Amino acid sequence: MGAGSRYDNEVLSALRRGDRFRSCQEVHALIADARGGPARPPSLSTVYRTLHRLAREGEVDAIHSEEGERLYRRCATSSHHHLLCRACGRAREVPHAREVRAVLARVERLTGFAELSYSLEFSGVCPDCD
Amino acid sequence: MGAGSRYDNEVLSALRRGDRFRSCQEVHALIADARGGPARPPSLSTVYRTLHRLAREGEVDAIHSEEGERLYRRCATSSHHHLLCRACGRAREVPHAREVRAVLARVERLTGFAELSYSLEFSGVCPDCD
DNA sequence: AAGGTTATGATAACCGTTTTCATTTTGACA
DNA sequence: TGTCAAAATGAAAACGGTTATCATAACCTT
Ligand SMILES: [Mn+2]
Ligand SMILES: [Mn+2]
Ligand SMILES: [Zn+2]
Ligand SMILES: [Zn+2]
Repeated sequence: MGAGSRYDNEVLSALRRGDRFRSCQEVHALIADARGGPARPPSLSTVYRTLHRLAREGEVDAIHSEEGERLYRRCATSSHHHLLCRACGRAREVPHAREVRAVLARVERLTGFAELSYSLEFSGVCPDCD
Repeated sequence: MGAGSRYDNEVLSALRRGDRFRSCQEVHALIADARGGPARPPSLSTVYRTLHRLAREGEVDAIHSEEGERLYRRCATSSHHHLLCRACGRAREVPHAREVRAVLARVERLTGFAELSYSLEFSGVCPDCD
């Protein structure tokens, strides 16, 4: 199966450093940093390709920043929402909100739309930044 | 007051043509189309500037498409969510979901985050496309 | 080791958006 | 109504993130 990249592990472990969504270029820089020695890091192209594939495969979550940049994060497999600190950027996962089920049913009934899906994201100021 | 542009009306009326979020370039083309004659349409720069300002002033809603493009729409003033048809792109407003209040309170209690805000968007297949 | 397949790196192309700046338009006021 | 400063506009360049291209390198499989 897997048409995996030789850098999957380094990309994923860069994403695990710190609780935040990271851009492709940040991931690239993190990998370069993690290599103290003369070892050559993957090219930016490869990091773009790897993140793109990992997102398609569902290994990482992807969102768009307010500025349109694409950000990635390694997340739990269970259904969850994201909560981002507007001050420091830290991200938390919060458990799926059951209430959404009723809202979806109502929207479906009200509008006649089918195959409804949704996206629910939170932001706030984390305890450290407050 | 307003540091308004001379094209505000044309931009807003372009946004009112059809129930969909539109990109800046689409708005620009719509304005050009709406002028049959030899009248010169505003430049793309001006449309970008005008939409940017209208969004800041709250006159129009802005979202990011899945591809990162910025899309604008003239919306009702009351609190609402968006429901987009994945097939034809049509957008509807659905009334604010009261259940969100309880979810926010729970997330706040659970995480210690303050000043919570959220975004809740829906998509589906509209009756015409179904 | 040979040959075909896939991944990689360097670079250019892409594309939506913002910046720049010279020019035009506007509006306040004499 | 003429004057002039302030604001808006258009054209073009710059920007920044992302994708496409393509020659080279690494990787199998036999
Ligand atoms: Mn997630
Ligand atoms: Mn709206
Ligand atoms: Zn914080
Ligand atoms: Zn539809």
